[in-house]
Amino acid sequence: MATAHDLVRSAVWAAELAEDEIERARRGFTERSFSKGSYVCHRGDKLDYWTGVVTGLVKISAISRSGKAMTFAGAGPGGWFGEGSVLKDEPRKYDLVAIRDTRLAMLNKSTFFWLYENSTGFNRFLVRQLNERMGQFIATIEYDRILDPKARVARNLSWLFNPVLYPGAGGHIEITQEELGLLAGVSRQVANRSLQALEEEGLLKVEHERITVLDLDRLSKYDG
DNA sequence: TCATTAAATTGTT
DNA sequence: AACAATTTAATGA
Repeated sequence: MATAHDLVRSAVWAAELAEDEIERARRGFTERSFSKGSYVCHRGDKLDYWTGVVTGLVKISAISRSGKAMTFAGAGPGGWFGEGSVLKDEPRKYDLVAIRDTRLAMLNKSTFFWLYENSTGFNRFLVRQLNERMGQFIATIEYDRILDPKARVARNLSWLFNPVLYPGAGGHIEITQEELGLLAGVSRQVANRSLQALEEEGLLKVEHERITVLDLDRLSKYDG
């Protein structure tokens, strides 16, 4: 079974770190499990950990001013998040929900800051990650106005294939239509229909418990 | 290796 | 939400 220990070795950000830095990071981790449907953290909570997904799937969402729930990102195995809240020492601005049974590797604040102060490799990773998130956030601004459920499903899917934020995925991802529905904020039925329509348009291929993306570029820009 | 069964996922109404 | 069909995983011959 995969552990936080394994995760650190294979983590993208560890590739540029020196051995002693990796060892230091490893000691700063604790591992926690969350069952399907449970909250990792509510909006407004103080959570002083930088977090990586060992196994499972996490939804990162917030409630817009109009009261609509909207998802900013999904994180699967190999995905990392929370650097913003730890760096700025503020409460979380988003809800974190485990969409399936999930195990998380959580790095304590002091170790995170030690890496931040001492490791250029870690900083290179942070810059890349923040930059990538910025790009996704820009795309999300208009997302609030998009009502077409097909487009919501398409964009949420494309996020999961972001090679920087979600390095675990190659050309395909293991996700059920129910889970994708939870991510996109649509019912399972609608997720099902949307996927079939998107398959018709040649953007992806639907298989059992798995989705293969054929045209990530068009998927990420999909607007109906 | 193959058949049977239970559980999960998907397709449809 | 309910139901049928399909796929997977587990079990044992």
